[in-house]
Amino acid sequence: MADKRERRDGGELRSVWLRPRRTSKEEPPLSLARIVVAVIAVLDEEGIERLTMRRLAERLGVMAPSLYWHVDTKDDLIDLAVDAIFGEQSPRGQGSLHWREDVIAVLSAWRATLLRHPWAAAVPARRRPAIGPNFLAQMEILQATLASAGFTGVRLSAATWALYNHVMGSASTESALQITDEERRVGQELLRAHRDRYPTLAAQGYLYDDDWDGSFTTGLTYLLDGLQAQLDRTA
Amino acid sequence: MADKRERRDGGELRSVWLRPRRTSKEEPPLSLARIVVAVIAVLDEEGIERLTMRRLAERLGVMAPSLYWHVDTKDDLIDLAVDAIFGEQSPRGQGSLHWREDVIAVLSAWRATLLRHPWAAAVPARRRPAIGPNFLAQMEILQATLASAGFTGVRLSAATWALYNHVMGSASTESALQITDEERRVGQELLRAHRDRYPTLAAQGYLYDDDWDGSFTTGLTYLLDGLQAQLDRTA
DNA sequence: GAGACCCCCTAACAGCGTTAGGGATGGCTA
DNA sequence: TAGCCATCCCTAACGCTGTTAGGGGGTCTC
Repeated sequence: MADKRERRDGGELRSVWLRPRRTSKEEPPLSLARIVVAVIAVLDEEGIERLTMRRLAERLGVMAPSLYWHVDTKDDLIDLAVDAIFGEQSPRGQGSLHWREDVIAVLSAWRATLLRHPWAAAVPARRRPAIGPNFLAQMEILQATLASAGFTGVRLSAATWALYNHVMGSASTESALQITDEERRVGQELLRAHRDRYPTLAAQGYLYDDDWDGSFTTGLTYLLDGLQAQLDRTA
Repeated sequence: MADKRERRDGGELRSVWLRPRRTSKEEPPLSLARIVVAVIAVLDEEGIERLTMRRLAERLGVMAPSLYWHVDTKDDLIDLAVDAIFGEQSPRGQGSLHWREDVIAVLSAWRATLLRHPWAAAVPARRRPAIGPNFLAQMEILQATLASAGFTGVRLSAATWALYNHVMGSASTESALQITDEERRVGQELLRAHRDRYPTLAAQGYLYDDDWDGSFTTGLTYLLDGLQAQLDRTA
């Protein structure tokens, strides 16, 4: 009883005996794998700007600085999380008859993953190159499919990046532009109010789509048609 | 002289008379326009993660909270900056004979702007819809060009977003993946070391391009070919 | 039994965005 | 001319952030 000390946080009294002991809580110890799972959970449930070391630590039944034993920096956590979700889809390669269907299959799985974790699409655009093994594996599948279709050299590179930008871009655009019906209404009114300045946008009636899947698929068709044309040209 | 008071910052002595008077420094007063210029300067020179209210205020010869008289939040500053740079290019519309050249002209100017301000491309992917007047004006030009080419309805929408994602995506990819020769060398070694897992990437020799302009142009060609095919189909 | 290593802890730092509220200035009104 | 009100910048401080310093208990090795 004489051991009680005053702590500055809230001025409440806490004794050593009342301090929560981790061992008594049956929490398993930390590990990189457990941490990454928790990071993804926080990102999925609360969004990227709510991911903090302390919140993450709390979810793991641990104090924030403990995380730094397993990880150098918070950015590492996000890199790990991004790579982890790219590992969710099974890395199957070319199975179909035509390269076109293979590309569609690969990118659709890719897109589904990105929409399942809406925070993910915007990350690679902001950071140094993603070189996690799962991400590289996906790139390998995509590029291998294109290579087997006949692309080589700079044309292979351009085709890869064009498709990459299409999936990542459309997913991040879609995630960022999730707006309520009310916001959409306000936006349309804004456009109509300035219909002299934005006649086409106002006539189209909306700028922010509501059929993102359709836009993705149609856009992908354009891209694939263009790629096919390239193949026909060189063949 | 008796007026000297001790301040807590550094414990140094500062008197009212020595306090810097803004009027004596000939600094013009704040204005939204001056602030936005300063924001862009900080972003260009120091990058987005170095943009802080205090640093920005210092550049303006002002204390940080003063900014909140002109602006509600830091995000507003970034929104304003993004829209401002989209106003740099003159909003000229269709001038050429063929829609294809018009699209190329619009997107090239767009791309040049984004590369001049490498922080900008990644921003719209992260936030709520950009509805600044300059941004909308660019979208209007792009969509009007496509509409005049014959696109309507969902196909117009898909075409717009596909081109949008291509410019934004390639610019942000390029900006994020600016790596040194050393890093590129390390990356290539990493790929070669795991060439069993990534045979195509390893054979290609590099994942992160060094000819971004070429990739952009070639990718755009693919897209435009696909769009042309769509027009031919419906015509 | 000693020592080394692993792994989590407490405490604290500097920096962040933002708010509360004070006070000087300048133009408008009585 | 006196008072008032809006404008616009200031000081002070809040709670939160990522991160570091350093302590100490547990376990495994010799």
